[in-house]
Amino acid sequence: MAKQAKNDTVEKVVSLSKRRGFVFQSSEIYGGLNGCWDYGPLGVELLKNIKEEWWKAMTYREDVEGLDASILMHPGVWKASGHVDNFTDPMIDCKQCKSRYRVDIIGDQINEKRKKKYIKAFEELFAADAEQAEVFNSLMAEHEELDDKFNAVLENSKLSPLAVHELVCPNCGTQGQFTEPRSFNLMFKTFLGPVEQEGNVIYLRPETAQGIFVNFLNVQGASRQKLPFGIAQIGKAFRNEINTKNFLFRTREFEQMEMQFLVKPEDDQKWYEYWKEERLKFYTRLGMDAEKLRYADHPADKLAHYAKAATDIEYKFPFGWGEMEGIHNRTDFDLGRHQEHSGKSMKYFDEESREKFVPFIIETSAGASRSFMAFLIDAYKEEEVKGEVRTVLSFHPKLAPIKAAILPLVNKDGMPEIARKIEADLRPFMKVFYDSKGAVGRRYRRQDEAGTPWCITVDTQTLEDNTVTVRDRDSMEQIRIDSSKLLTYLLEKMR
RNA sequence: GCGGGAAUAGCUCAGUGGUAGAGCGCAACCUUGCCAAGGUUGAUGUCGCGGGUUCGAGCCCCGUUUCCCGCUCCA
Repeated sequence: MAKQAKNDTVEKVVSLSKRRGFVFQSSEIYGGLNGCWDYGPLGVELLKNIKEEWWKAMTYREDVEGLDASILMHPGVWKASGHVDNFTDPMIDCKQCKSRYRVDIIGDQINEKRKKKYIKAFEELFAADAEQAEVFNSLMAEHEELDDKFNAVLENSKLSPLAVHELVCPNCGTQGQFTEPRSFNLMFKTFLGPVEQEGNVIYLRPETAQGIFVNFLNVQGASRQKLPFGIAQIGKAFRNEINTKNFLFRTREFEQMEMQFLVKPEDDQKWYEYWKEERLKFYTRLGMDAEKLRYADHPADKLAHYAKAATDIEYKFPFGWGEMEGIHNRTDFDLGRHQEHSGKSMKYFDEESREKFVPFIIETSAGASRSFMAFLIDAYKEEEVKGEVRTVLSFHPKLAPIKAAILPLVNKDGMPEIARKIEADLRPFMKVFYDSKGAVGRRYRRQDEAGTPWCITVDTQTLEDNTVTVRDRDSMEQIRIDSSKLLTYLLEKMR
């Protein structure tokens, strides 16, 4: 078991992350905090670079504006969005075999014949109590399909606790051993102001999107944008997940990079396709292995209540395919809900058609923390060099935490002074690192592990003709270049 | 949330009830002549945390926290 874990890429990356200062466990000296992580010196640079590239890819366009909304929002926002009522997982556990099911999904695992039996059993069960019988009968009248009838009972808070005791566990076959359904609202709660009472409850946002929706008309008015246009935002979001998992993949605090693109209803499909393609390119353009990327379209019958079409961009993590970004056609659902709940018009006036309507929204919602992990794992390489293992992080130069290391070949003969001068010349333009300790080969390897794309070495020939060598991280090959042309050369390579 | 495993120096790990260890890394100085390989010296430990058993616990027992794996889950 220990050996297996040792060979696991995640394990190695976690270890490297700590050793080199990418990611530390939160509150480590107090024993850590479940699923919370801190970004160290190199990590924060990588994360910042990812966010910066995303920000440029979005807001440098003429049809996308930026926004940074507050994490705390009016509780009405979360009523309108459906998070207060729906952002929960009602679940039941089989006491016998410890299997856990989501109440609204367990139906999928029970066949039709059995469901009919259950409906009959429910009827007898609830007949004993007048109030329950009434609820039950109205649910039966309300729904046509067997599946709907069955699910309606399980999702009804009055009936469900009794009904689950009739169920047989699909895993172990034991009947009546289910716990009562328990709901978990995944939003973190806190209180606004000093008084901790029900009326002062507010939530940490579980997604950044709502900040964009409620500001749609503010942004449109201020920027004088016309449809179609987008609003981009990067920020932290919080979900009180039941369990965290896989390093940075599932955490309770995470960072999103979201862009909501507002379109005319009739153009929705066109823009959905456009952004689907565009967003995948973002990752390959920054060097991510195309073979480890794929779309996972949501089947039509599994779409969330707000979406008309949805796909995930998935990365092949060592533990399997995992979502990095979601692209959704959210229709006019969100703006419509806010219009309804706030009583304020969310309509856009189209000059051409002289019509007022609620725009449709194509959402691109990327996880900054998840992308960070994907870029880190994707860059991680171990190579055999002369019987030894060379560990390299092959980041795209735009993402690399340190762009160049400046190394005097030996720490004497005036080489350090020249190297320091080069360092000072480059520093205003990029993050560089000076190192003169120990053998130069070791210093190269150290930079490989940090993902630094170029090592600039001052050697004997520099003393004569002012040229330096530039070593490429991936090929380990060196070219010689006049030190006065170094800055131009590196800036060109970084574009 | 359930089941399994793990936790000792920055990292990888040894240490089976009696003095806290190794390799690598790190720091300083010396040495250097292009891919982690020289020398000298040095610093770094609440042995995850809390309790218990014991004359004595890193080691045994109970609890707990965190991480990893597998389930489960991811409006």
